[in-house]
Amino acid sequence: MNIGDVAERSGLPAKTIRYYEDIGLVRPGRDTNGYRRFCESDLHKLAFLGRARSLGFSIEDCRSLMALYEDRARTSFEVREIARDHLARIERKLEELQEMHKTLSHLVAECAGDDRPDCPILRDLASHGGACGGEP
Amino acid sequence: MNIGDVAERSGLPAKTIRYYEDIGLVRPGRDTNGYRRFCESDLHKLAFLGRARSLGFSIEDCRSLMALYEDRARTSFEVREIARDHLARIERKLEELQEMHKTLSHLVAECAGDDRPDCPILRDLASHGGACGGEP
DNA sequence: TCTTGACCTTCCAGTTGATGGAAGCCCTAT
DNA sequence: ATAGGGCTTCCATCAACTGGAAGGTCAAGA
Repeated sequence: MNIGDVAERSGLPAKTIRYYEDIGLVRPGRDTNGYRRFCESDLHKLAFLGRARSLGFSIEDCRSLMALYEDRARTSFEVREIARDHLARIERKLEELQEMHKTLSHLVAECAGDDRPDCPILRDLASHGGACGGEP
Repeated sequence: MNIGDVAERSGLPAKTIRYYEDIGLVRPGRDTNGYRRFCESDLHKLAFLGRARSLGFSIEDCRSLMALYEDRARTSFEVREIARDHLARIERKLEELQEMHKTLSHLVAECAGDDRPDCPILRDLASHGGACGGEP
């Protein structure tokens, strides 16, 4: 398979696949003309990577997960630790976004959104942390 | 005020303040020795930026919001549109993260996390044909 | 006066995970 | 022979900083 076929079958853009080779996540062979030649197991690896990335795992996590996947002596403990850490990061991010959402949705709801200059959103931005009250 | 004072009073790292000057968000004066000299209104701007960034607005949004803040002829409509767009982005991101969280927390719960190699997490990663997150 | 140490300056590089584009081979079909 | 795709490499760019090196400035203390 050439890179175009693998791109289509894995759902990853060719650019991304080249990048993954660059950083050592896959090692396709080469044809005499210099083209990358992928085998089924490369395709499988790329699908694995795509799935892991779609779950938000970092590239470094993906590297570790692939290594564990290919290591028959792995323990499910090791895998779960990576997933747990990632889950914790997701939870922190969720809380952060939920907090932003709460504040912003209140502000948007309070704002008239008309042709007048008065705006609770700008008031909020201007009033946090320090010097208030000059211009507009 | 020197940059250290402004950093302390605005809560932004000095590095970040220099960066904001670099990209034209603030324009502090200079002392004869080359040091940046900040006035109260610079500090106020930086606090505004810090607050906007903490609500997740992009730098370009911040630039627009600052411009509106300083424009007496602005309309609250313009401000609200920026905030609404940002809110929509936050909502999309939240949904995405919630989906990841759901999948991952199931997988983590199913995984024994012991010294055996069998692992539902790796099975999931390996079993999805395409790259994009979808159904099991 | 000299020195120490904190503070300031600029510039360069790296982070994450790709993505866009240019210049130029390779292959097949007409 | 030429046109068109597809493939190659390399370089630049995105966000929003952050770290560090090399060096100038300033106030205080011995």
